[in-house]
Amino acid sequence: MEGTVLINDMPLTGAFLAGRMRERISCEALTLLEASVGQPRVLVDGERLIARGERATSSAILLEGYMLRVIRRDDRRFIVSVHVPGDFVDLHSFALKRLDHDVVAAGPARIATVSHDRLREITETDPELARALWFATLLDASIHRQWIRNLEALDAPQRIAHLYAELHHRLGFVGRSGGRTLRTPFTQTDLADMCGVSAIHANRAVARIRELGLGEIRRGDLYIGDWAALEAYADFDAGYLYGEAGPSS
Amino acid sequence: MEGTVLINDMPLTGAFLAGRMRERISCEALTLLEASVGQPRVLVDGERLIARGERATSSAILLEGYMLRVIRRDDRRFIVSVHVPGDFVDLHSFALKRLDHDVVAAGPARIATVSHDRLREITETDPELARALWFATLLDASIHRQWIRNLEALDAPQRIAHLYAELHHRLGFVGRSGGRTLRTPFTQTDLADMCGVSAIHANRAVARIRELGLGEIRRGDLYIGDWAALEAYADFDAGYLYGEAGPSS
DNA sequence: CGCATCCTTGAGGGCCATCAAAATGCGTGG
DNA sequence: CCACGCATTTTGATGGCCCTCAAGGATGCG
Repeated sequence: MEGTVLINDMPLTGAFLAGRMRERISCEALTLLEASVGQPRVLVDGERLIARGERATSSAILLEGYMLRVIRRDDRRFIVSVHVPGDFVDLHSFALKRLDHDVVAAGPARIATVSHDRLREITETDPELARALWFATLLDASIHRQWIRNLEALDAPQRIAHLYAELHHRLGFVGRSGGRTLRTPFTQTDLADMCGVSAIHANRAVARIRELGLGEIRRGDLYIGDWAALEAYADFDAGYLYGEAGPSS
Repeated sequence: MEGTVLINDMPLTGAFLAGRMRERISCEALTLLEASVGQPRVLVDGERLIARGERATSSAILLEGYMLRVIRRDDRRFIVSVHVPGDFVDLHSFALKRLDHDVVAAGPARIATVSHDRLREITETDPELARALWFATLLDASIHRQWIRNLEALDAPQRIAHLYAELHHRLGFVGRSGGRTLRTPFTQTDLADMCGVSAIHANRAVARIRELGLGEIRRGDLYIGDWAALEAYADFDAGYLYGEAGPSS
């Protein structure tokens, strides 16, 4: 897989847009980006990278683990987006300056940051890289649109199935799709807040997926035999992820 | 209102980001953008500006009317986004090249287009304008996130109330909020497809808003006395629209 | 081994889907 | 001005998904 080679070459940004438009970005641009990223650091489970309304001065790329975009309101939590390694988790804050939501780690997460000053330089000197960064944020928007559709069209078990199908593809892009097991640190409460249902109902939804023989979700980890069956059940269509190849498994 | 002056100066792009970050964009950049836009043209109700998967070569700014982003699947229609005058309706297609959804007119709409070649020139020569265009697409993403939250947190009448509250603010940014009446060409079926409910239930939701004395929706037009009451009912908080001032009324 | 967190199960009720059908505009043409 | 056709809006009835309240079981950690 070509993505893997690039990942080995560039330990920090090697997964950025892998499997998507990365292959069309020049080597110079990619090298420039890699050189712009600071030392990695680790966030613990639940640690907040940036809070709603806070003025951001740097953006982070996720190297390892999962991160969530969270809207809080009246003690309720709405998870509007999930991020996997290779994602520029808060690149939105570069153009927006302040965010409308929090960004937090789900499980331990390793990140590396780029200052906004540096990003400004990059985008002004390298239009190709600027468009790639823009593209990355629009991928997030496309995923948001799909979630809107999912909430309108799917019931709870289908939403959870769709979530895992999507993660499988996105992890596949960056060479991390693990065959018959998809490991996540998500509790059923996390799944509930992603899918817009109660934790109790998320539990029943997980049970339903098991009953249907589509897979087994235990402590966030999905054990599955037939990805195609899960995707069909979830009415999943990978087009909105803008990948150039299918998932690796 | 300062936006109005700029709108008079620039008939095509004068409303672009008005009330948001427009005031921080240099006059040169705004003039460049205005000069880059082609002749306006009118779309009829339901006319499709760009189809899912189609390779786009230009992007359009909405001058008059409403446009929708639509995901189609199995004869069902999901409206994932609504656009008002001043919005760059398919700027996403510049960075994405092909879109994951359709963009269609709701009622008659007047638009003006910019070729992607021209946009490429602009973004490469004017980093300030490039960031403004990027910002505009991230506003769409922020609105998507709010819709996700709305679908998860609000019932049908609240979703409809939230939709109109949002439109009121967004129209206010561009100097088009009309006081006690908000005119739209939306049928109850349109409202249903925006809110993820059946047309029948959208009808009952509209009736509920009337019963509660919050407003009267007739043929898409909202007649209202107390915007604050409607916003409170819809749990509306304008922060996600990134405005610099409140709505005009 | 005690405690906290997470997962599981049951019962009653509300929001919303679907099927079916009627009433209300609204533009067109007689 | 009226008749007609059509889209849109309205209303009723039945059922399913998911909510909340309540309580019991499993799992992991110090």
